This record gives sequence, structure tokens and C-alpha cells, in this order.
Amino acid sequence: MPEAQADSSTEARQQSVRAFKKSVILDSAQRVLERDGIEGATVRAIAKEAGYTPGALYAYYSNKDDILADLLCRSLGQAARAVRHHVEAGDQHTLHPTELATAFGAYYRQETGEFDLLLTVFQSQRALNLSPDIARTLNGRLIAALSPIADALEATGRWERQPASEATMQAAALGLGILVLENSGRLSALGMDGPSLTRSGFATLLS
Amino acid sequence: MPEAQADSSTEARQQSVRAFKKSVILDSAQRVLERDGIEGATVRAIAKEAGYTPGALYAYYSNKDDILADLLCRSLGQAARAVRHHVEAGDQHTLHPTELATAFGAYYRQETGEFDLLLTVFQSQRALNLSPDIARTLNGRLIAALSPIADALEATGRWERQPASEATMQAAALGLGILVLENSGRLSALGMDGPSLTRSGFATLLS
Amino acid sequence: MPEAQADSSTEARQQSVRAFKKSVILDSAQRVLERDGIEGATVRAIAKEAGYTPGALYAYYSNKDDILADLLCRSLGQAARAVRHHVEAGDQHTLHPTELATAFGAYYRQETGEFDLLLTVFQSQRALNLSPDIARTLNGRLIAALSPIADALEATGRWERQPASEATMQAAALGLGILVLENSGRLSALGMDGPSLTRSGFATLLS
Amino acid sequence: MPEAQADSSTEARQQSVRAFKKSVILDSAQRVLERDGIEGATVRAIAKEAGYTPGALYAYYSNKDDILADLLCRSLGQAARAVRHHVEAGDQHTLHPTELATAFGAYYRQETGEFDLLLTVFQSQRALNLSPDIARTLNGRLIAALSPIADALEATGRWERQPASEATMQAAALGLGILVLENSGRLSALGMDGPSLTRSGFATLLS
DNA sequence: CATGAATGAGAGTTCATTCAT
DNA sequence: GATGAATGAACTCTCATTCAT
Repeated sequence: MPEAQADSSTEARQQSVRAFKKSVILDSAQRVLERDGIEGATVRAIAKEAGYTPGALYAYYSNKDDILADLLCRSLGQAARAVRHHVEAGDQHTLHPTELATAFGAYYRQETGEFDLLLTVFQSQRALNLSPDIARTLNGRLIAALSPIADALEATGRWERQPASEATMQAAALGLGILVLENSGRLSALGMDGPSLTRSGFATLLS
Repeated sequence: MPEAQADSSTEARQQSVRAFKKSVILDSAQRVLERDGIEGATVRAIAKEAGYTPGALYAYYSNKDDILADLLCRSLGQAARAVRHHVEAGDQHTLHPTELATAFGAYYRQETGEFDLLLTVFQSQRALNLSPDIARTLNGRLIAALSPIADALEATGRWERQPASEATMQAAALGLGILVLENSGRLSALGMDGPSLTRSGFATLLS
Repeated sequence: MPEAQADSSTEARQQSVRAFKKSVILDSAQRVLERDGIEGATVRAIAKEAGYTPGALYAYYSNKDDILADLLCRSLGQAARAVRHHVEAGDQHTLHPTELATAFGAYYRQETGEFDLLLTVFQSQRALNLSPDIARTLNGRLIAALSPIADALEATGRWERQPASEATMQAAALGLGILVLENSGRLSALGMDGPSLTRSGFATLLS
Repeated sequence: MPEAQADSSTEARQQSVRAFKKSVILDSAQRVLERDGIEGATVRAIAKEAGYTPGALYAYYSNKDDILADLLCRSLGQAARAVRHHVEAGDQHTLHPTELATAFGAYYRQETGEFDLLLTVFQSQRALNLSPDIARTLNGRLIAALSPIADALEATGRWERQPASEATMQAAALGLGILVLENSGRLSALGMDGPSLTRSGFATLLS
């Protein structure tokens, strides 16, 4: 029945086209974020960057917050992938936590716009207005982003007794804190840099 | 020359009145921030809370950002004082870094509005529009806030060879990261809490 | 000439298909109107309810206003039919005006969405943007809707000298006014209800 | 204590200035309504007509709906006053209901914009977003508008047994219905006019 | 015939800021 | 110093409508 097949393939193609266009919007949002910061990331600006009129975006996202949350989702995914590349490039299948944190840091040190976004979403009071499935995806991504760290910590064979998640969160907190300090310009003002502080910090934490 | 004296004392009184009124404004800003979050902290709201009309604030601050930055300055000072109280309450004059971080954390864990503010100011791209002397004060306060940590680390007698500031920043980053995670709700979602993670994290970091 | 016949029958079939689809659209519009009120009756909503995309409606109606006007036409026709059923259900062929008005009222009391529509169309300034033939039909329907009332009034044999239409309009105005008051909630706020006010009002008007 | 007096008189003057400016806004709203109909009565248009920028109106009204509701309040008050003038101009202190209805009709026949507004507010589903005190005032005005009718009916001495309010509502409904028909252009299309239909209708209703 | 994508205009509303008084 | 009034620009979001496919 070629028709049924045609139908389903048509549907699939349309879905993928739609997904592609959403990614175009996210690309634009990312560029705007990088260029103008979170305060400049208006619906108008994102639409203009994407070659759209503002109203057009609402065919793909029901909210401004939805756009930003989806961008954060993608960002977390990309960061995770960047880390994975690092892992696979090495000679072992799991990396030392230090290098993991370094890889994570390297990603967000470069994509400062996305890091601002992450911090914004992390601000408690913000009360984002997310559509349910985006909220779900976002939560999943946040947890997934931590899993390589957990894996690496387990692989060092030193945390079997302690609940892995606690060591994981310690590492995550340290890495995140360094990024925040660096991102705020406080680190360079004191003559330090993020990567080396990461190295020394994790060395201490894991010693 | 009684006139000159009168003038200078008048001037001094006026200065102190002015300083007092600024502090009233900051009090209001703080209350608004706590109640309505960073998005609700509009000039209107702050003025209303202080019993002023919006325009009046511009006699004391040239900017909305100036108000917030000054509030952050004061907040850092208060946090430092809270830590100092902890120190003095103890039997030694310097505290173990773990307890220091715990004290810092306790302050910002309670004043979530001010912590949101801190994160906002820390967002690099934000391009705050600060008047020069407030920017200077802010930088000084940030460094000062770290000094008790540095003192404590030195007092443990373990970091004399290593530049003290590096260990300090490691500790600061860990504490800050934990606060960010906690403030975002990510910590409690994983069944952890800030204080205990602080304790265990610093135990590891300093072991 | 079978071809001509085929053509004309094809044309007729197409016409009837078209008419049917228009009625499907009107059904949807009616449902949306009832559910979401006149403000919620957007082209999008009507199309969605009908299983169409918005653009599709423009193959059948050149305007949003055209859709609503056509719905009002149909509504008036349905109201008239409801009244006729009442007439035929009775033992006489013409009903007492009071019962007629009651029947009319019963219809629009139930279909509040359509009554809102009627009032909206009746707002003079609205400057509806109707296509000519729909405007014509609408006018005809409005007059036709009044005819049973005129018939009934003549049948009472009391208005032969007076131009029938004047008595008709008095009755129409009274009935309409009662519906407006009821629809606005002003009637129930005063402890009255539409049907009984209709009865007493017409009793007085015709006494 | 002249100061206290000055204070209270200052306050009073400010209050009256504020009230005056609100009335200026209502004037503009009324003019826009008359000129462009209810659909053209946007906040922007009203502000422009008043020589304001849109935002300025929000210092006086918290809502667009609040502006329109307040306009309706004033309109009902003006209509009532117009009727009272009619009463006082006559040789008796209470008028025959027919003349009352005529006077009411005369007012809204002229101020078609305000009548559109009244009908809009009367549309059940509209779900106006009114601030509480305006909603209260509006309800009071609607009831007050009916009181002269009730007075007049009682004065005819014919409705002592029947609850006065029922006769009042009959009269109100008849008058309102006539206005709606006239306002919609349906009356003139049938060669009738509002005033004469009012006369004949009330003659019949009260005979 | 119907779709999906997009437009463009405009809606209500908010806010930091200014300034004459 | 403080007010009250006002600005002007920007915001998010909605809608009727068009049109290539």
C-alpha cells in the first residue's frame, strides 16, 4: 500500500521539517543571546535574526520562555556531547572526573550566552512559564548532564561505599561555582583562570 | 570661624542624613526583592515600599542598576558580618573553613532574594550600567567577602606554600556552586540538602 | 445530450457538497460560540473545531464576518422553525402572540451564544464587512423571523385597523428587550425570570 | 492651624484635579466611541484623543475595561439626569411612563456610541475585567437608572397590587427593545421610527 | 480543495526615566 | 528633596488574512 507509506513518510518529513525549523529558531536565539545577552533576547530580536516576523515563532513555540527553555535543553545536550567526544578521544572509555569537569567547563566557557541562560533558569524566583513537556525534557536533561560525572566518579573506584550522587554533586557544585566566578569576571580580576582552578580544585577534591 | 564650622558640620549632618535615606531605600529594595523576586523589583515597587514616588529615588541613585548594585554591596557586607559573628561566637578567633562556608551559606540560603541579585549581577553579559564609584565599591566588597575564607585557610596551616588565594577560590567556588544548585531547586529534587552537602564537600576538599 | 446532463448534475452535486461543507463550518462556529463566547470565536478556533486549517474557510466564506452573519441567518431560521413546531403542535394553526414570544424566547434563552451573536450584529457601529448576498439574506431572514408574530397578531383580530407591523414591532421589541435584560443577568439579579416576565408583559400589552 | 487646612484643601484640590482628568479621559473615550464604534475604541485611540500617550491612562485606570465601565457609569448618570430635566420641565413632578421612556430613548438615540457600549457590557459572555469598586458603582447605576420608571409607574396609581418592579421591567424591556431595533437600523428599514413606536407601544402597554 | 507557513498590523500593558512645580 | 504627571519605547502575544504548494 504505497499510499499509506506515502502518508506516513509525508508525516515524518513534515515532522522533521518542523524540527529543523525549530532548530533554526534556536540557532537564532543562541546568536542573539551571545550578542546581546539575556536582556536583549526578545522575541522580536530572535524572530528578526531568524528572518521571521515575531508572530511566526508562535507557530513553533507557545511562549518566549518555551523558546529559552528549549534552547537550554539543547545546550545541555550539546555540552554532554562535547564531553562525550572528549571521552571517546581519550584512550580510556571513562575519563577522570577532573578532565570531565574541564571539558564541561570548556564548553560553557565558550558559550557564555548559554551559560547566562542556564543561570537565569536557575534563579529560583523566576517562575518560568513552561509548557509541560518542555519542563519535563528540561528536567531530564539536567539529570542526564550529570550522569557522565557520576560514571567517572564510580570508575575511579573510590566512591563505592558513599552514595555516588553525593560525590557527583560535590564535583558538579565545584565546577559550576568556578564557572560562575569566571563568568562574572571575578576570576580574571584576581589573576586566575578557570581551567587551572578546575584542575587544582579537582585535584584537591579527589585526593 | 564659626561659619566654616557650622558649614562643615551642616555638611556632615546632611551627608549622614543622605546616607540614612539611602539605607532606607535599600531596605525597601531588599524587602521587595524578597517578596517579589528580581523580576518584581521595579523602581516603582521599591519607591512605593519606601514611601516615595519613583522620581525621588533618582536624587539618591542615578540608576536602577545603581540601587541594586549598592544593595548587593550591603548584602555582601552583611554576609561578612554574619560570618564574623560566627567566628567570634566560637572559642577560637579563626574558624575552620567548613564552618565558614556553612555560615556564608546559611546567610544566603535565608536571603534568597539577595542571592538572586548576586547571580544576576554575576551574569556577564548583563552590561550593568553602574556609576564608577559603585562599581569600585562592589569590587572591593567581593574581595573583602572572601577574606575570612582566606584567613581560615591560612590558619589551618596547610596552605602556606600554595598561594592562599587559589585554595580560597576553590572553597568559594564549591560553596557558591552548592548555593546555586540549592537555590535552583535541583538539590532538593535529588534528595539532598545544602548544609550537609557543604559539610561533606568541604570535608573532602580539605582532607 | 448526456454530457450536458452530466455536467449539470455534477454541478448540482458539487453545489450541494459545498452547501453541506458550509453547514459543517457553521456547526463548528456555533459550538465555539456557545463554548467560548463571541470573543473566543476566532477564525482559528472555528476552523480547528471543524477539522480545518484557517485558510480553508476562505474557500467558503470571504470573511470572518460573513461566517458569523451566515450563522445568524441560520440561527434565525432555526428559531423560526422552533416557533413553527410550537404552532403545529398546538390545536390551532396560529398561536397567541404570547406563546409565540415565549417560544422565540425559549430558543434564544437556550442558545445564548447565538443571542450574543445577534446582539453583536445589531450593534450599529460595528460596520460589518459583509458580502452583498449574505447581507441580503440576513435582512430577509430578519423580516421573516417576524412574520409569525405578525400572523399571530392579525389572527387575534384586534389589529385590523392599525398597521399590523406596528403591533408586530411592539411585540418584537418587548420580547427582545426581555431577552437582553435576561441575558445580561440583570433580570435574575432582581429576582425575576424571563418566561414569567414575558407572560405578564404580553398579557399587559395585548389586554 | 492653617497648615492642616492647607493640607486638607490641597488634598481635596488634588482629588478634584484627578477627577477632572479622569473626566477628560472619559470625554475622549466617548468621542472615540461615537466616531469609530466599540471596535475602534482602543487604549491608543482614547489616549491620543485625550492628548496622552497610552501609558498615561494607566495612572488613572488600571484597565481598558475599567475605562469603558466608568464611561458607562457616567452615561447612565447622564441619561438619568436628562430624564430628570424632562420631569422638572413639565408641570407635574412625575411624568407619565411614556414620556419617561421617550426621554430615555431620546438620550440613547443620540448617543449611539454609548448605547453600543451598554449593549456590549450587557453581553453575558464578555467577562469584563473590572476593578471591584467600578463594578459596584456600575451595578448601582443600572438600578438607579430604572428608579424614575418605577416612580412614574407607581404615580399612575394603577400598579399598587402588582409588584411595581414587574411593571417597571416590562416598561424597561419594551423601551430597551425598541432602542436595540432602532439602533440596528431594522426599524427605519421598515418605515418606522423609534419615538413613535415608543409612544404607541407604551400607550398599548399602559392602556 | 486544503494545507502550512507566514505576514503585518495592532492589541493591552509595563517600565525606567524625566521634569516642571 | 520630593511629587505627580507624563513620556516613549519596548514588551509579549493574538488575529484575520494571504498564498505557494
